[in-house]
Amino acid sequence: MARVCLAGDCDSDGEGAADGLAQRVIRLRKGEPLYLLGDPLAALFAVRVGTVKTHVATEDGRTQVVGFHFPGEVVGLDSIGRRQYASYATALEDTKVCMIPMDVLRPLAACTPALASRVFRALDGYAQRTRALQTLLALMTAEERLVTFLLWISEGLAARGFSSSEFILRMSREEIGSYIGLTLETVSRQFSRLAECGLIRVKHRSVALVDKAGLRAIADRSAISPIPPGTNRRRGGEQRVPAQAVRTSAAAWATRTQPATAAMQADNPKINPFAWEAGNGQQ
Amino acid sequence: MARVCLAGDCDSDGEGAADGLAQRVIRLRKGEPLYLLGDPLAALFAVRVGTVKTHVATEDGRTQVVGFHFPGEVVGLDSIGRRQYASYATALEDTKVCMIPMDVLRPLAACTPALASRVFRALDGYAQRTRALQTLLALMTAEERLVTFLLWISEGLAARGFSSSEFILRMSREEIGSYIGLTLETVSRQFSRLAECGLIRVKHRSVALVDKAGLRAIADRSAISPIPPGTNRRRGGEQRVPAQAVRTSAAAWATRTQPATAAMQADNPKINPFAWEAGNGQQ
DNA sequence: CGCTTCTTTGACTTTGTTCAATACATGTGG
DNA sequence: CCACATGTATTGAACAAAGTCAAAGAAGCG
Repeated sequence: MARVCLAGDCDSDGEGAADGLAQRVIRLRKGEPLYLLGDPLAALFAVRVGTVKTHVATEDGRTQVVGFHFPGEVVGLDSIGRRQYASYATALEDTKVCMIPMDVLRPLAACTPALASRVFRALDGYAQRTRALQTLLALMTAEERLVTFLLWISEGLAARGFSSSEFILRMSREEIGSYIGLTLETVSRQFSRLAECGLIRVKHRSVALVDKAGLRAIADRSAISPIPPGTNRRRGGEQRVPAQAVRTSAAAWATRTQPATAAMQADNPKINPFAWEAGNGQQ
Repeated sequence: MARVCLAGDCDSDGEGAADGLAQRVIRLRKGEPLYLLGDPLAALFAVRVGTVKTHVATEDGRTQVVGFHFPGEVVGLDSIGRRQYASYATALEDTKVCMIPMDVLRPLAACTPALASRVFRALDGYAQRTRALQTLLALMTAEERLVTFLLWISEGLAARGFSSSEFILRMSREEIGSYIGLTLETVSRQFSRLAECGLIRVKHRSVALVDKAGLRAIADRSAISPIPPGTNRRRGGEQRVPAQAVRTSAAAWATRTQPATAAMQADNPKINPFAWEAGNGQQ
């Protein structure tokens, strides 16, 4: 909560300039746009309080929420490297964001390695989150999608120090559905169904996760697993002999200069779209 | 095709060191893994010839292709910023890649701004592609997905100087389906259906795009459009008054230091997962 | 040349969508 | 402060789209 505005702990390089990043605080009321798709990319925005959604629309009027952004997170990363915003950003409730002008960020990042790496990690985090969504959308059932979504929200809240088992959703059923690739009716039905099973309690937008273990069991069915070798069970799939050699040689590069580093590697951490930037970034 | 191995046109900084990035060429036969999920992140790989898929698997055995990688593209970007590979990488056909060891890339990028920015753009490109997939998976029908996929392939080939209207797919129906969130049967049926309509010709893995305009019309239905203000048609949705002020002030930042730049902005380019890195990156 | 894998196609089932009606909150104005 | 209006949520029934199961035909590979 304190680590807001990208420059939060940038004092490591004692610049002071980095703190100047947050040029200005902007207040948005519920439903107000922060920027529109196609607007010149003038700034990134760090959410201070409130919630922002980023979204796009298709030619024929379908709509797609591409991201929800909670306090501590940066809005606009999906447009970095472009000249114009690639999505709309709209406040879901009364919200305060601080503006990080690109004209300040760019030159400053160019001469401040710590800041550059911070931006880099933020972008990497964005990519990770989007990929988690990719798998959610490609191979989860409606139930798994909603459960996974709820757990993401829950973990995001926990990372920010709030109750992770009882919370109020800031977005409508339609927005949830749009985000996880379902219709609002299906979302609503899944909510009811989970409540029937005693896994959660729902009353409109307030949700209580009653049986977290049960929920996690559902989500874990579709969780990415490091165990099986992958798709190809073809006969040729076992031609791993030379591959072994390749991997060994690749690994050799890692070991050559920093053998200790290789040893103290942790497990693959789970990706959570809503807990990424709030925590100190698990890398 | 010539611009391979990340350092392709890095001679701008005359380092020479950048060209040393491609430490080693690795040959893979069809079906061979390049790396496994969980392996220590030792290197990125640039595809020289052939095709690589990156993929993951869930606890209960479902499989998901998260990316196809063609000549000129980098494999492993989804794992940058982590200590271990976040997916499997497997050759779809006999393939040559060159290895870019992280131990070389990291320090070199740290002191070579041109290279750092190159890596940054590659990561940005990866994020863009993943987001294009996100919308594909969330709101396209089976037909739109396959058509969009085919057009991506086609444009990717065109960007690399090959025929964009006739080509041979390197991946199976199952792999296509896994990538675009469908079963292999549905993919096959959609192929047949498109052929029936005279939009394409298919014979197993060789595809000819007969009526590109027709195909594009299908894909455009679900193409992202900058026109409508977005989701919220709520009464409060028109509270754009202060937002206008916000946007104006945000835009002012852009104009302040580089007014000319703002003026020569191009349209939002289309995102194409398979033409991104081959072309010189549309930004 | 024979085996395996991949692709196509058919019949049927499941899942989620669509259309529609009702109920629930919230916030606004009388 | 209450009543009404509006957007939001729930639920039902019919429908459509894609998934599953199954079998047969075509390519590729050893």
